Amino acid sequence: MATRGRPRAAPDDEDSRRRQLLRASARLFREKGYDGTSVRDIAQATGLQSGSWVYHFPTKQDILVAVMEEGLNDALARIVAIARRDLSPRRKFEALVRTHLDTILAPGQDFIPVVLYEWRSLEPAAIPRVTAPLRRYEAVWKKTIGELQRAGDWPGRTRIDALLLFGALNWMARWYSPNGALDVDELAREAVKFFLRPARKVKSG
Amino acid sequence: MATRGRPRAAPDDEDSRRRQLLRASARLFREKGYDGTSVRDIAQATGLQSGSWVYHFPTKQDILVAVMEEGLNDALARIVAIARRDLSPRRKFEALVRTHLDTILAPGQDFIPVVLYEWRSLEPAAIPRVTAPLRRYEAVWKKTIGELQRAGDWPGRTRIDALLLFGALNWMARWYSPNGALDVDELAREAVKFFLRPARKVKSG
DNA sequence: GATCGTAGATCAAGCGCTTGCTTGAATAAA
DNA sequence: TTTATTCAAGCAAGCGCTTGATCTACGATC
Repeated sequence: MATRGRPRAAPDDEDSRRRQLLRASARLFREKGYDGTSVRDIAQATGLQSGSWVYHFPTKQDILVAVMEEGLNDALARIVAIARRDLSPRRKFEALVRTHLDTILAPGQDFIPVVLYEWRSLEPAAIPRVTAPLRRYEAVWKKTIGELQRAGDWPGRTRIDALLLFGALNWMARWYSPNGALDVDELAREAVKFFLRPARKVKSG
Repeated sequence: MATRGRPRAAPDDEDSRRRQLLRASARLFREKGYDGTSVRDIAQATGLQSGSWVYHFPTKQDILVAVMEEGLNDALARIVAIARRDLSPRRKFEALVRTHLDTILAPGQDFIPVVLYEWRSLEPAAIPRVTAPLRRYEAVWKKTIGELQRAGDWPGRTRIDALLLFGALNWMARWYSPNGALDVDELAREAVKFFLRPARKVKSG
């Protein structure tokens, strides 16, 4: 039934077996956890026999690392593009929140939730490969929060501002349902309203 | 080596085998996850042979449910006691945050982190037994947030206030280290400062 | 331009180990 | 003597991964 023999797609093609395996693994790791997902589950979701995945990845752990690494690099590219735009701190923050929530909540976006919630299953040797892009991701946010503070738009100013913000946003991946009352855009607006001081009127009255 | 035969302690005694198993399981579930913890790990941590735990719990799943249920009931009792005290909304909120963080972060407090992060491993039939006390836990918070809003101490006021708050607080269980720069008391103060409007001066100037 | 050789990709089977849990006997307190 | 509790051994199923054969697309060859 399945196609045997040579590949039709280049290794980075969206339809390559490698990418199919990563997408299926990300979804399964998110739904059932790394330990709760067997390599047979992954093979079946990709239409392969139980041992055929080893041709593309040496071990199951390498699949996990690849899911996290590639997911983080994609997410990082998205927010770096925003940070480079010439926007006011408020607008930049709005765009970051919107994009972050899309990266976490939109359908098929399973890679970053795996980073957030399967961290524990990483073997020690692989941790630096994930923390490196993660730190750069956080740095983009901290720079923008700093701009907001200088502009007087950020309330509170504690020693754990960024961590509280990440917690509030990332927690949504636990309870958000696409069928719920609020969609991702509305959630982003509500979150911005919660975290920023009310916008001052511009040339009003 | 281990004591054979009859028990010395009543079933609710802190040193009963049942409680030993629950404490060891909570710690292991937190550290390695439910799927990553074998019943042999639990037995070894309690000083038993690999099959002896079944005398106290029918299945491994029942251990997980007991950890979550008893942890939630304890936590619920703690914050209900606070809610009953005659305190201003601000003081009540401060006490709730302090107690919640203690329940999540203090040494040996592994039960609620298991609730928060091993939710997925619950079999469907057991979910209501956990959601019931959880809803009552949330209700205590929502009542206090409502009081803060009416007193004008709560900024923002969105449709997801409580969820953003829980996310920010519960996320600490991911990154908090008892050796870090901030202890639980300081974290609680920082969080309160972040979430509440600055206190108005009382009879100052 | 049909034929062949090669390398890429997969199958089908299964190996050694770990898993959750069972079994039947043994022990000790009441 | 009875009952509560644990041991020591092991079973069936599932685990990550290996193995050797098989098949297909494609480039070089005659």
